[in-house]
Amino acid sequence: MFDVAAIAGVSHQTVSRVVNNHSSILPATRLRVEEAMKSVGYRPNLAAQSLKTSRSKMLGILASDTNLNGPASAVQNMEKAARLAGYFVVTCAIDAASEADVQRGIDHLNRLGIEGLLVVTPDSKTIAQVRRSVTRIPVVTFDSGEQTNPLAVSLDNFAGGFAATQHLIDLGHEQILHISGPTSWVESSARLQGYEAAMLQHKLTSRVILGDWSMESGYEIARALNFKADGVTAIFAASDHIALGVLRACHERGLSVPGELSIVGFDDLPESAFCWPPLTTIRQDFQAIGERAIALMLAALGASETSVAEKLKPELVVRESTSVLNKG
Amino acid sequence: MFDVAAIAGVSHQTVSRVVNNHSSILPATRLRVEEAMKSVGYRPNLAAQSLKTSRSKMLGILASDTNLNGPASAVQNMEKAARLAGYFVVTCAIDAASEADVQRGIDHLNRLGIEGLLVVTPDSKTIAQVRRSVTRIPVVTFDSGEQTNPLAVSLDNFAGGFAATQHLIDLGHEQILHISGPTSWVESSARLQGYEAAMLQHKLTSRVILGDWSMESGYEIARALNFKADGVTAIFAASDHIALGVLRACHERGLSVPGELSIVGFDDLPESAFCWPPLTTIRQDFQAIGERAIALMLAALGASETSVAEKLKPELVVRESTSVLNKG
DNA sequence: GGTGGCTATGTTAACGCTAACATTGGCTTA
DNA sequence: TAAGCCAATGTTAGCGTTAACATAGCCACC
Repeated sequence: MFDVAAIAGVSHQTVSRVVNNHSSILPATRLRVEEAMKSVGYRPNLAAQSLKTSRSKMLGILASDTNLNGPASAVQNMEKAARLAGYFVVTCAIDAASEADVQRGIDHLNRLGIEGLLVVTPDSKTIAQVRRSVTRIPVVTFDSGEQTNPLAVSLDNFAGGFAATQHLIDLGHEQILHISGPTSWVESSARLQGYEAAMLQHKLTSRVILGDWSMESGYEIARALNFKADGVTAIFAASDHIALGVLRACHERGLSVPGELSIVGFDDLPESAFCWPPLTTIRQDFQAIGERAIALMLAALGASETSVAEKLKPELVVRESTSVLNKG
Repeated sequence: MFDVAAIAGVSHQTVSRVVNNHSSILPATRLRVEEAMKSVGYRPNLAAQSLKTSRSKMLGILASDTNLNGPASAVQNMEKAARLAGYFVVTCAIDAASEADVQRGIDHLNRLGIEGLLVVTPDSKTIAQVRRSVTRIPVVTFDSGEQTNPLAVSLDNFAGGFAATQHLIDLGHEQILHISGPTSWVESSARLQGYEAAMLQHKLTSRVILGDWSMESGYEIARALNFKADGVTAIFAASDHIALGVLRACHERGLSVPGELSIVGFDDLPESAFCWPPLTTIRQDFQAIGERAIALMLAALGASETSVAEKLKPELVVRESTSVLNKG
């Protein structure tokens, strides 16, 4: 920095002002300094800036299941949005099931001096734990239920569950089974509530089996079921993975989809469009989710306007795994 | 830090020594300082440490396609391994197809003062570009071809391609088509070479169609093909995604898999075990890959022993999409 | 034409930490 | 017992930056 100052014939402080876009710099001076910076390849030292300003320009992301498409896309889009705003993103993968692991993750990110924390996990217990133990800095989470915290990106999983169920009802189905995710996940209960609301509205009887998001669980549940005896003609699975498991069980048993059983998933995995038959599902816009999360964070950090926090509505994607009920 | 020193009745430098595990500290003193640290919740300031030592304890990851399972798993495992070694990881998603975007990513990470860079992309052009423009710090990449750089995690995609093809040959197939990935990807050409070597060894004629990794490309290619007229009885697809696309086309056309066509993929996506029929494929160990990458990096940073760099061998997973050739 | 106020820049001191050197005191050794 | 040494701790300075205050030069206005 002093080198740059010497070359441009100004003081180091003037260089600092140019770097920070101060207003009271003569355009000619600014130009001279910028050229000097270019000529020596000067880069401001972030550590020194952090030390002095005690603002690290870093955001932490505490994320579970980052190998799955949904969280991975959300994280990726967060990183891009954060970078655009001049922030760095440090990701920390956690096992949401382990309280100790979550705490280790928090400690790790705290050491860095992050200015804000984004929690990418749908496990409500983990969210509560993080909110309890991180109070010094803003924490942005995801919320699918009642919006209790202004720093939560609100995903309307209720609407998604409702739309999926409504779609099946519109096709004439009445015996609609829901295979849900684990109860501690907010997503899971919101989707379930959407399903129940739609069923109730049409005076149909809810039927729910508890799954765990995985393909294995969908597969095992579908194998154990006797659709014909039970009269079930359609399934709304809480995730595409569950739906794929169900689909495989149907193939094994020679049950025709959608002829004898209609299936709706949730997530719109890339693979869901290419399985057989292509899966009707509910799509979430992960780019919007990531950007919304960063917008909330920036607002909390005072770096931008507070954005309006409307719930993000997922979208029904109709493919070939659902069809009009075949009476008979 | 001075607070801690005052409480423990020592100088700040002694506190620093305790933090850095210096040898010449009396156990009693160490204990006193540690208690003082705990009592005020002291955390060393990383920015100050970086500034003083000019070592940031940060690693950068430049990654493309982070929403896909493979790269996402690799990145996740790298992060875990790095954390274990006391390093922080800053991820930066890039579009490997855009040279400018890659450069922006490099600049972004450079600003942070990262100590090392990991490049998670299979695009050989991008790898070359990064190696050209980042010389000040160690760069770890992935390499599937001839191992030209000691700082490359060596994945034996050749062996994978060979094993996949050999498996089909063992089942009696002779007309085996390979749908490859884009030519600029190292993975792609290594898998292709493995295929060709296996075919050659059995005096069979290679047949290759160029795909682009995606399900769409697999689908379109399979739709355009007339398997029966061509006599093709088996396909080795360069990725599970391509294989899934092919599978869908087969379903649409009523072509039985594996009865009329055997299919082998590559990657072992979680979904591949649950499509119909479950896909025979080649599995890569992403945890090992991530750990290996960090081990190489630590060695390059002088923080650990240089590890032996044997090629990581992928593994054939036989499922139901392949079967003995049905002569007739 | 001096006082006031502005604009553009310079000077100084810290941010929290660690390397290098300085100090202390107890112990050995001739 | 004095010289020497080592082990344990203290003191000082500076890493690269920015905030706060200081200064210099200019214009306007009564």
